[in-house]
Amino acid sequence: MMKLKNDISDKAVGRLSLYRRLLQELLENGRSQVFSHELAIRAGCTPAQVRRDIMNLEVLGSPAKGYEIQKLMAGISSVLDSDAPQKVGLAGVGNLGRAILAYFSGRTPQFVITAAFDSDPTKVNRVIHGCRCYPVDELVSVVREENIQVGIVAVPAAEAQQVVDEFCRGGVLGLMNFAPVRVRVPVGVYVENLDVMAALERVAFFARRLSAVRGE
Amino acid sequence: MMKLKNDISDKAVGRLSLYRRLLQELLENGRSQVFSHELAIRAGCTPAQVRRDIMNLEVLGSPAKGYEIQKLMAGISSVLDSDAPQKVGLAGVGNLGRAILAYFSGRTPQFVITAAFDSDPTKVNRVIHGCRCYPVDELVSVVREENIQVGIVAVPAAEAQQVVDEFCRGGVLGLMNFAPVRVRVPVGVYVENLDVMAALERVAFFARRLSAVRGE
DNA sequence: AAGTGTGAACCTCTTCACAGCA
DNA sequence: TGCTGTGAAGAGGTTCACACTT
Repeated sequence: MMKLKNDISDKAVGRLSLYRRLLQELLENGRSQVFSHELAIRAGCTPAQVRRDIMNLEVLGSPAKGYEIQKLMAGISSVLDSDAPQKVGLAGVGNLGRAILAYFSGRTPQFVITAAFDSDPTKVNRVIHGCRCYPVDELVSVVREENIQVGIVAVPAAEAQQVVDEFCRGGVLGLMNFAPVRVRVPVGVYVENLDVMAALERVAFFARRLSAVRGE
Repeated sequence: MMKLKNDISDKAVGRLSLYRRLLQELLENGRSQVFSHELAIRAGCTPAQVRRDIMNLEVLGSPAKGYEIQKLMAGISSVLDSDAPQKVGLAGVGNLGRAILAYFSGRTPQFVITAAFDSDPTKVNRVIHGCRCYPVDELVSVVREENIQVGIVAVPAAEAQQVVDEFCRGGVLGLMNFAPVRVRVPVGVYVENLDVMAALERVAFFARRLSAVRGE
């Protein structure tokens, strides 16, 4: 049983994504090298954390010059990106869905939102932010035909499980779920929940606690 | 130095928020008791995890009947909620901002989005999803006057730091940041980043890896 | 002198395992 | 018998500390 080479932790992958954006910004400001402590301050973590994360890439730095930004970005891409741009399907073209479409529209070479789905007849068969909107009935067939591998769930809680089931029947490998519920998926499908309600409750809780500490 | 009673972990707070929603649903289905394994399956975690989390509340279950749902919900509320409904300010009334307004509008007694802010003159001084929209220039003063304690940042990356600075000058204790950058805040302010880009990259990465394992 | 690469310590969160109980 | 409550073990992630490099 060969051990997978890509044994990078969940959190590390998220940080690599962030580093890449920070590096892009540095590059645009004319920089070509960077030290771990510079990236750390921008990413809000420690220099040791940055160096650990870079150990996941096949990139070496030098004590004198730090890391070459181009090499770091190439290293991150070779880990995070697949060979071809990855096709993404979006279920739910409400405010959130449109925000997601606008956000990814054209800006990300590694992802293309290939198809959107909605049950509202006034939305289907229109093109929104450059993306064709299909009726949900066609979700399974479009996902299968287009070979869409990642699904984004931006529908109300009550419809989430059904949409997830259809994405899975269409053959997606991963799902990003914005609905405030937990969904069931077959083994072999990866789910990431973005629970905004829980996040806001965390903020409120820790904000209150911090202020209590300050006030004492 | 008295130890704080509320020493609950970040993740536990997020799960308590989820449990509360699941319990509400059970209650609506006529249930009055629940076992840890039932909650676990709905929350996507283990029964042991659920019981650990419940140890943070002052609620006891019985081996025969499990936990009383009403008591659990009261316990969660006494930990998560502040005495009065918490006031929240929202910066950025684009698609994402409107989705957030729609989502929290009226549905959550513990949070009220009291004020929204935008720089677009066609949006200011209108009422959107029941929330008054002010010009960003007034952010600091409105936040201060209304005693808003939590800020949501739903503006483009380039404007995020400025909006955060203003929220902090207005005196917020916590921030939820949807912009794809890390922001600097004074000590005593809690920040939660919801990095959608990083989340999508995680999904794509682990989906690809799962499928590689399956395919071998 | 200052920064990288990394073994080891540390810390946090999760799961196990079992005593106690209805 | 089957579940709760929890000490203890385990897993995972972060930080320390230092040899090595320029």
